[in-house]
Amino acid sequence: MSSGNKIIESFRSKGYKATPQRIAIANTVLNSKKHPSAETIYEEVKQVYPTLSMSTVYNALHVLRDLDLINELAFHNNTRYDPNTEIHVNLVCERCQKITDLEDLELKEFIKRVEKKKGFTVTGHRLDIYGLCRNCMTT
Amino acid sequence: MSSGNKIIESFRSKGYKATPQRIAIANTVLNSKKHPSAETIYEEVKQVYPTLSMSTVYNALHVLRDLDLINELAFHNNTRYDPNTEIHVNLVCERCQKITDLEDLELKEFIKRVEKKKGFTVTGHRLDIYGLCRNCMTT
DNA sequence: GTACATGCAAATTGTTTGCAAGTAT
DNA sequence: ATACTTGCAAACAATTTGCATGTAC
Repeated sequence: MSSGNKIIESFRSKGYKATPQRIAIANTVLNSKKHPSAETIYEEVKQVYPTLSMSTVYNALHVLRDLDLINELAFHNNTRYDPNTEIHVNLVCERCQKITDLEDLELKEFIKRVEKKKGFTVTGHRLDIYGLCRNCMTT
Repeated sequence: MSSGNKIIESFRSKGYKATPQRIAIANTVLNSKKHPSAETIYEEVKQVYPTLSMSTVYNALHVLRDLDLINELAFHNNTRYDPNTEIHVNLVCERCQKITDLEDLELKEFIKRVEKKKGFTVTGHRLDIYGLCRNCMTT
């Protein structure tokens, strides 16, 4: 699988070893649209590697963050991991907990303008809007 | 002091008692531009009320959040409290840890547009841009 | 062969909880 | 008078760390 090879190369590019657990964790989080928590990733990958431990999950997630392949979204009770590192907004539904990505060209220009005007060198972002999604609002 | 009375009234409006500790904590966080942590608030208010405990600080902060007077910004190792509940961006310097608020009319319109277009009912927000502030970049 | 990763258990830390004594209204 | 708050200590939960064993390269 070519996407698998890409991940392996990413790991090696910074001297990280491409272990089976790490690859599985990477595939799980990078292919997920659900912004999973460490616990969720652990439960999923544990089905393939039953001896998997949380420290391995956290280790892998830190590696992926170092490779700029994911963003960490700290909430009050846990952290969720977002494989979309492009500038975008997270629409966070406070009822169903679903997080929907929203990319927007205007927003990217806004951030570029801030960078210029404020002399602020941007290295990352976290743009959350909290509320109720359409589905939760009407049901 | 009239601002003190406003806070007292806010507390009472929802049935919370206006205790001296609570008022001091409220004044500290609401007048701060530094987006302080619970620890920082504790250290400051402890100078006036030496028996102050962290649980009282957290209790007061939760009350202020319930009154919509502050926003909680969860980071990986602690939470910082923002007395600016208007729509704005936090410019977070990863070197000096300073957080600067940035209000912008265009941004408010952007969020209104999202609300309409996505059918998403907005109740809160958290807009962080991470990087290096001008001062840290040049020194 | 060697440096790095895994997985277990123990430690850490920010935050929350339980409760007896104190206080605001 | 009474319901709420304080402050202490204990509990909690997400994450991190230490270390012996195992594995990628």
